[in-house]
Amino acid sequence: MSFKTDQLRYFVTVAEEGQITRAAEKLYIAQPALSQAISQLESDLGLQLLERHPRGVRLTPSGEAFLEKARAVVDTERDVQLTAQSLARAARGVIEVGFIGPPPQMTAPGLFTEFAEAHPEADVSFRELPFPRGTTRTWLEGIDVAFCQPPDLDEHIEVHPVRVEPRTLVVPAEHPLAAGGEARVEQALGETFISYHPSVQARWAGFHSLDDHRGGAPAAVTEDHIATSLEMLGRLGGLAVSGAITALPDADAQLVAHVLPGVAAVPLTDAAPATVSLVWHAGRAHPLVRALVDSARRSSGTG
Amino acid sequence: MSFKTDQLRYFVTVAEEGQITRAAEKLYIAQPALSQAISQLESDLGLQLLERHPRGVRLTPSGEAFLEKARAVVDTERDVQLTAQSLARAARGVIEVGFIGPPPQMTAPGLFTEFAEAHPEADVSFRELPFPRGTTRTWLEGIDVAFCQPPDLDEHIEVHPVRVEPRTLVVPAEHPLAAGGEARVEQALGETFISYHPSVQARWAGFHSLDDHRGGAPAAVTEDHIATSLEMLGRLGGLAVSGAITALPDADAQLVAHVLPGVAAVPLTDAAPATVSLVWHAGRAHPLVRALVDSARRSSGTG
DNA sequence: TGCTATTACGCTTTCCGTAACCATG
DNA sequence: CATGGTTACGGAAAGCGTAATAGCA
Repeated sequence: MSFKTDQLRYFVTVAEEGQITRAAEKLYIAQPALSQAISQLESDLGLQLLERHPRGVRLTPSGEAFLEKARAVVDTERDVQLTAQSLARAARGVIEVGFIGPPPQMTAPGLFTEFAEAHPEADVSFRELPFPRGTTRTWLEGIDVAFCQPPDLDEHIEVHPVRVEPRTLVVPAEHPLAAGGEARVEQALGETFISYHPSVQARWAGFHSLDDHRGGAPAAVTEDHIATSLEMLGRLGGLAVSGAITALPDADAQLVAHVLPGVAAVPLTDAAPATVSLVWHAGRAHPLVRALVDSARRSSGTG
Repeated sequence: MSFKTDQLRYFVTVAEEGQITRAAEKLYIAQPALSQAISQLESDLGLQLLERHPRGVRLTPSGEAFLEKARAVVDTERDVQLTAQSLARAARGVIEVGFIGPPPQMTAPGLFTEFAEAHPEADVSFRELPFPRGTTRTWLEGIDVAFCQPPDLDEHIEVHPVRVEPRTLVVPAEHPLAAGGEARVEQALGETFISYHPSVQARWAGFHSLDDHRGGAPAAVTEDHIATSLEMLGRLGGLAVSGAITALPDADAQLVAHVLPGVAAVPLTDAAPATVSLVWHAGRAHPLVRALVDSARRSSGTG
């Protein structure tokens, strides 16, 4: 009557990989087990889903139609899974706060100490996030709320701005741009920028190379594949060597300039500012997230 | 990692019943098995979903939040299930046509013979449906397309009108209304109408007691609990005894008057007409349904 | 004592891994 | 003969039923 535990997930993976062997590896089960599971599914349904070919499998038309629905189930199931984990954390008083760049306690101590005092029972756990990639929902899996420059705002993703601050260039100390102490966008557009791993969301990455100020024309970029803050920090350490630069939210840039020798932070006077924000998935009912957002709302209201 | 086969379905049922024992009966499993399945789920999730009380169980706040998502999974899973069955029928060339009232071959022979000739490979199976109840989607489970006066048009339910015909009263032959051969709505509004089982969709039932012509005022009705066409036919056989009447699509009414002695069909000249239609669930990709609808579209275009 | 939930235990089926086999370019 | 899918079989675990146990009106 019902589907067996993993049948649908297995089928979706096979359909995506176009090959049972590769799907089995991805699913961490033996290939014959998967082959059998799919056959089982087909016979349960009385419906052929795959054509077997010597180089792999292909979906039948029925298989295509079925795949769409199966994927919906897998997705909703994943959603329950994550919601449950979030609820379980909430029940234990745990909240997972993801961040990009310096730990939020350093750049926004007020918010988090205030929150900790208001909720002494809460156990706040900070977790470094890679730069946003894939869908934001996927990127946030396992995280209750992220503290960062906003990623793509897919459906169900909500944002609350915590602080607005200049976008600031990080440049070698000897760089001409460092001379004035501040700079205009126009002066920076011709520079070469540190680039990101291709999987990083384009909009988010573009913020750091001022793409929103160059009207579609691409920035000159290096051939890096940077995907995390620490990788970026390491890259910035060798800034003088490459001559490439990047833009960061001001607090992050100042911190970098303070920590790394030979690196200067140069605020852009006329760039759209950075809006460091809380980002979370509505529809996961974690009360502490609500509370943290309220905290932020109050302090931005007050100061 | 994943949910076990029936955990979510079990949980939803328990939540709805508020009691493990009753839920177990509804699910056709032993009560301890269900108790254990729920405990298992809770421990898998690390999350308490239920408060146990001596008279049953109640959802915790987490349980409430979880229930909502769990229900979504169960619903999507049901949808795959039904889609798969529909696809399996399609693969075997079978199409399940539901109907209310006389079999469609009697009242719409043209449509179905034409369709059968155009698709000799198709194996059309006619199935009597109870009057529409619950959501139309649920009512249509296992049916590819229904032939009837349209039920509630929930999301994803599509309709194609096949023929428009007068709404016709079925009355005892000696009834004053039978005298003129036809009648106006006003003359019938004061009559007592045969009533339906309370689970029957109100709008659909109301069509038969002219509720759409009495502006919210309820009709005088009998205390029947009629839920199928055959029950209705039986009831109409005793029409003279009770004095109650009903309205049907003209073809149905004429057939009844022809078959049952002492019963007359009296078309209403000024009632909104009956629109006998094909009704199906979009998103179940059954090619023969498309074909049948196209058939109907062509014949209504031609004649 | 009546109602409902849990624990104990054993049987059956499912699931999956290993090994061996089959088919095609 | 390399690649990928299927069949065969055995062991571990899941799922469910029966019987016995526990807690509250």
